[in-house]
Amino acid sequence: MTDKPYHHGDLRHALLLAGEAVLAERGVEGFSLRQVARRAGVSHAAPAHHFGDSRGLLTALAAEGFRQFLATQTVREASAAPDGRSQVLAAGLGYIDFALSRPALFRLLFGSNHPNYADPDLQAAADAAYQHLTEQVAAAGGQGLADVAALWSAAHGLADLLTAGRMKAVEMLDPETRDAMLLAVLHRALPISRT
Amino acid sequence: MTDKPYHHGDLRHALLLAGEAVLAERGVEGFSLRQVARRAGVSHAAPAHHFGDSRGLLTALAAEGFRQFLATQTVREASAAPDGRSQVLAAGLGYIDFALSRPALFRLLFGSNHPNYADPDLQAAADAAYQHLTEQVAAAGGQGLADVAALWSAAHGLADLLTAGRMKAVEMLDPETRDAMLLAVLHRALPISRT
DNA sequence: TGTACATCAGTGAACGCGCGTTCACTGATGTAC
DNA sequence: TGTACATCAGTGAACGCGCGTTCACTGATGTAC
Repeated sequence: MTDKPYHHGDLRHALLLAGEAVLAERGVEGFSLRQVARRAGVSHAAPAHHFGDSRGLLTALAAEGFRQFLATQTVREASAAPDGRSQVLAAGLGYIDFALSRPALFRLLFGSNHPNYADPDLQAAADAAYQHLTEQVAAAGGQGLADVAALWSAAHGLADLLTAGRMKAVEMLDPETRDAMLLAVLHRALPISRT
Repeated sequence: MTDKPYHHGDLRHALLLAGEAVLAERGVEGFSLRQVARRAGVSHAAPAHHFGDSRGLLTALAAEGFRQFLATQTVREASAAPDGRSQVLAAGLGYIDFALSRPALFRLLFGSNHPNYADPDLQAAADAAYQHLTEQVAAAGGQGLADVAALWSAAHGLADLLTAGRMKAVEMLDPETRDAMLLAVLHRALPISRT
């Protein structure tokens, strides 16, 4: 409690945290720089020094978001069997984990055009996530676009419907049953016919 | 060209049309009653007589949207073979047709909490759409929640990723190849193992 | 070690804008008799 | 058939609000010598 020094020290980082909190509370729709500044305890003109405008902040949030999205998948993969099919299923569950634990960020990544996708950092982060997906599908025996699209849309469809609260019947299951259900759905989207 | 009578005649309907246009142009995020009124050529306070506030208008738009969503599916079904599996695949393609032809409305239906889902009319329209899906899956041999979830998330995942511009590789295909690709993905989500 | 100066990070007042909401109003339509 | 009146649909001015943006400023930090 050092009684507010004039310089914040790590305002950039603090603004990213505040930004995600505002995103979670008000959605992309209600997102404003002034809100973020207020939450970070800083004057409303301060963020401009770090991000320019609100698009700049959302772009940085999205880049960071894609990295964490990928990280969530690799966490799941680490505790799964090492064969390709188990790994890609784990990635799919990680995809859904991320969406459920940070729905607002998930929607920013996949449902918003506000971030500037011409930004190299964001582009790199997004590309890394997409590439991971295709590699995992290939490692599980996938051959072409259809195999990638099948796995991706299954995971994404579940993630989006669940975070939007549209799939009540699945949401209401107890955790284990629900995970089994998600796995069953992802399983059908695997490249090779199920055993 | 009757030189603007004082009373509009069918302002309610005109506002719904203007509302969807504004939705398409600015998204749910930039949606405002004043914009809609302007586009309908009417004073900004006029919509209140018909819809109360912007939530009311979005609710009416969503209800109408769900009915048209269902209609788009039945159109596809009408020109498909009558067996259950062909029918449910057609419904899936119709699901995607709707999303691609009216992306803003699609996002309002499945990605927004702005409409008031306690509204009986909206609730009925949404329920009808959900029920149609489950019936079609059952008619194709589906047995439980997993079969519904599989088909639904495949169709929804494709629709959402395509309208968000995230699945460039599929978007760039020529129409026939693309439709074949979509069918191949939906096919895996069918209840009974593929032939 | 000290001093001068440039640069950087954050402040706070001011501006113009579009928004939702309210309100007294007016023009048009329908109904009672 | 005509008249009076209630009701309805739409107008336009006014308000307060939060927003993004600009700008002169101030406090802190780093660097040259």
